[in-house]
Amino acid sequence: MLQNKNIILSNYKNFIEQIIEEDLKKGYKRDELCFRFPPEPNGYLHIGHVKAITLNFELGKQYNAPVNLRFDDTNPVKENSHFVNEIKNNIKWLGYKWSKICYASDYFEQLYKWAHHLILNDKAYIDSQASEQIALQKGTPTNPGTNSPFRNRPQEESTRLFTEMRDGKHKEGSHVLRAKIKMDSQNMLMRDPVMYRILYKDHHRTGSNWCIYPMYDWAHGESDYIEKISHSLCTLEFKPHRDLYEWFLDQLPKKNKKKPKQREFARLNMSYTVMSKRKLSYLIENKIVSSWDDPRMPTISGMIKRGYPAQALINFVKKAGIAKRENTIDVSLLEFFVKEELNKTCPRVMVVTDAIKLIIINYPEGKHEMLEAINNPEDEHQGKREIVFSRHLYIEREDFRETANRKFFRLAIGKEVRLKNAYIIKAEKCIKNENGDVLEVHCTYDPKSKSGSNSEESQRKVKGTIHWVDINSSIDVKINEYDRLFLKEKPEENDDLLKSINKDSKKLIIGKSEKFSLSFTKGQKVQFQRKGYYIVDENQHGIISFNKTVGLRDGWKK
RNA sequence: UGGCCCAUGGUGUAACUGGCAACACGUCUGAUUUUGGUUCAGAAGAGUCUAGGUUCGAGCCCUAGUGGGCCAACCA
Repeated sequence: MLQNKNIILSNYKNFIEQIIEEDLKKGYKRDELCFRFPPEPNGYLHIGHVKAITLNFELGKQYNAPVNLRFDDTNPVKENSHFVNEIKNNIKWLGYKWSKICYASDYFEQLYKWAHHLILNDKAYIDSQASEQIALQKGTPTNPGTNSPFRNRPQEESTRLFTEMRDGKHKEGSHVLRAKIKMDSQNMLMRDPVMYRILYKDHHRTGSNWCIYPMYDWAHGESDYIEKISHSLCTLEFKPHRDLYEWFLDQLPKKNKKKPKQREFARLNMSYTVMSKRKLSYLIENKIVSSWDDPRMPTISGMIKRGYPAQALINFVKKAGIAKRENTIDVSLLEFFVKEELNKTCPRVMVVTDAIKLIIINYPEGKHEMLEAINNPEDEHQGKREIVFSRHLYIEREDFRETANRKFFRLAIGKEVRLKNAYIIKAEKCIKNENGDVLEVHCTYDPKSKSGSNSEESQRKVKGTIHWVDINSSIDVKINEYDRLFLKEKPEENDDLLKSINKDSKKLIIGKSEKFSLSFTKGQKVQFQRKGYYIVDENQHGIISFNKTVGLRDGWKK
């Protein structure tokens, strides 16, 4: 069995693994390790999330530790159960199994009690100012903030107000619960951050039970603590939150539990791609793509429809590695892993995407014969199939030229080429319309050169081999040809996204395919020989449509 | 006028904690090939942002500078 040498990862440890190893040496027990993947169910997962998913779940495998899937659902305004389901399905599709499924909303009651505990300990207070006012008092990174006039509100009063807030006795925006930390901290997040706000909004799980909701910082570390997460991994922009994360943990009633450790790694960026939720939804709103699962989207759902194999995504993010520096990985690396996976597994099929007629003038009219074709030269278990050959065929328009230079290996007048799995032919003449477009090519074939026969002629080498289909037995197939969505390598840099959009990223064409395509069911990934990889998008009532996954490497220098 | 993080071939990640910079993608040769695919063999390409310092020795340590990122949502 050939092992993929790219997957044999060397035994170096990334900096997260090094931290874990270090902790293990310092007394952390292996069975105390626990990880989590904590998405907010407010949108679709994308390739960036695959990095976080793979990081956590592979760590779980490596250390035989549990990995929880936890929905960070503290903002009912944006979240819903549709996203929850989509996220679950995406993770399953990647092949990972979570140990527990959790929701921050499961902890609302506990969080609420702990919040009272903070108030009692003079670590939190109810602020009754407008949000604009609070923002103003925050100061700036270079100027300290100022204390709220409510900062020294008596504990009893804060306790009463907080209880009333929870009981629905106050309007949205009238009060918030704030942590009492330090208004002149260098870290903006430590300037008395908001812990709770009033929101009269139904929650996808708790319904109308609550009208106050905890903020991220107050909920996240505490959720980690409750689930006994040992290492809480997130992306770099959360680095400044670490101080707060630890401060909150320190305020909890003492228990004999270890504090989870937040550590940050760089998010994944990809060339010719945007990743932010805002920009992705912009593409949808402006009808540049059809939806979150449009095959051109970098979402997992999009990539599924595009035909990217799960293993390719995982190999890709593993190879991209875990580090702390800003990066933009070339999409070609992703495409490499996609092609690598597909090459091993896909059956080959001959499909002509831009057809011209080829007439074999010395092949009898009305006759046809069956030829044999290997389904996948990389995997003999996929067997063989039969294809129809006759006098009237289709070939690819770009595979014929009247005259050819030395670099053109394909069909030209007076030149020979092999028809894949069939005979060697020689072009004699072509017929054109008044515009000069080639309508049909007339050629002769060499009957002794038939593929697979043992004659010397069948072994004859010619420079080129082209694909073809028999006109009479061919079927029409719909093909969505996809190209990259952006022309610019770093579309994120341009605020005007529209300017960098590739207007031709999707083209619908009708191709001519051998009958083999009829046997493919939805989701089947195939290679159109000499063209690229495609996935069956639909196959109903004999109407079959494909999405292009990625093209084959093209070594031809024109 | 602030704080924190980062800086290695075109891209991404390494360099066993100081010992003549490696791997993958990409690029370029050549071989094989009934896919200009795959496979195989090989090559070019960085002297590690800059300037100092410590050291027999620095990509790794120290100092300063430069460049980039993040931080002022009742978002996560």
